[in-house]
Amino acid sequence: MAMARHKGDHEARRRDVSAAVWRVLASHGFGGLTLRAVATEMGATTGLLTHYFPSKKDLIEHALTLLDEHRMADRPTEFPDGLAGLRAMLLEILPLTEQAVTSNRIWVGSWDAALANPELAAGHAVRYRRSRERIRTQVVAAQQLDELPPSDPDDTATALLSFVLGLIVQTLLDQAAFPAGQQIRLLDQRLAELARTIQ
Amino acid sequence: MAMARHKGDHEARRRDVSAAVWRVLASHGFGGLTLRAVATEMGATTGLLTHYFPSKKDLIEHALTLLDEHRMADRPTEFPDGLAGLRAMLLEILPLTEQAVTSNRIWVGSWDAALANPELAAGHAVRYRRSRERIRTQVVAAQQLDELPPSDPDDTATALLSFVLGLIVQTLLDQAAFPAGQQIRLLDQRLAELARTIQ
DNA sequence: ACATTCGCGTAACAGATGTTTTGTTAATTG
DNA sequence: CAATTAACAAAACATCTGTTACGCGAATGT
Repeated sequence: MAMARHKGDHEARRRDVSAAVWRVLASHGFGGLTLRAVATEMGATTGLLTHYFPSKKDLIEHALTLLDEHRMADRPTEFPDGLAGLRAMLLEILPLTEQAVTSNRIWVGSWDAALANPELAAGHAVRYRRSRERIRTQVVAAQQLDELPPSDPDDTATALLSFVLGLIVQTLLDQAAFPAGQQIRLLDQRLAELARTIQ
Repeated sequence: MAMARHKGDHEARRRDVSAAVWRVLASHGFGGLTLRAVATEMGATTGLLTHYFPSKKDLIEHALTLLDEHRMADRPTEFPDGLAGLRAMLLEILPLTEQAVTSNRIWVGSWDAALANPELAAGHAVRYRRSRERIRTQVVAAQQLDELPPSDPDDTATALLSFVLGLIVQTLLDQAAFPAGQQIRLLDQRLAELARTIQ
């Protein structure tokens, strides 16, 4: 059958493939990620995939790298200083939109593979260390503005990331119980509690 | 080669098999769980496995059910009322010991499969709902003892389970950064913050 | 107009995987 | 002590996996 030829540039096509990888990961998890599944997901064959990616590992790596960049690009680089900025930053992480649900579902799913592969685990360790660092910066700023009482910002950042990650997990496993409004309410309560704590 | 026959009862053997499943899950994750891997892990063949379990799904289900029971059996059924009991309950969940690391690693790894299978997800939803309920009971008790200020116990329980789950994830992915002492310190800080919050 | 390269479907391939079948040995039963 | 059955190993099986080889039409350059 004569297929329509996409003269478009190489890189755009690789992005299409990666998008298909995301959709398969989101619906079938890492356990269900096969070349055939990705191919049928985008209405193509494995021949196309191997034309753009030499191996499955390359395919996954590129898709995850792109997902990470995508996520970074979607959210503001700079948040306003202080508590409001901290709140905005944490809201960006939570699965509040369909998009965010999908991307979080992929990251949660990647933990199994990461825990079985030290190399992947190291990558995740770096990633979450960076998250903590970014949260820490906002905590310090809020403290300097007297919006938060003094505390060890490292511990506070770790505690906040823990809270957010745990809420993500509970939400994904029981989305009906944690609609967006509920998640936001819980986060606001958490931040209010932080602000009202006696030192 | 003439193998030693285990005349032992059927159920004990199924427990042996499940234990082998745990070890494979702990070291290779769900992605690396194959009948061959389980068989060699216990020095047997796939023939033994299929003799005790009709299919792989049955094998996994039984192993996870047993792991859940096992975990419940290991920890006290009753915790003392109040803040100390709440603390003890949450400490039981954290990956403080090698055993707890292993079991938590399996649970975190199961999330990928659960998110791809509504049936498994439903099981997890029930499980974590139960966890919240048990935490909630302790929160209420602590409030009645005036060890915690009044608050919506449902929200507080959810927030606490979120915190613990998120801390588990961060710990497993970067165990060097979160030794047992650090986890306990963070939890104690979290509980102290809860106790010191102005209503 | 012709040669070359690109894009991608087709299909073959070897290895792994879950399942089924078969055979063998040790316990159990009558 | 024969007969049956439980407890496995061994191997065959079909299916699925990632990878590779191949072919063909369309675009592109000359």
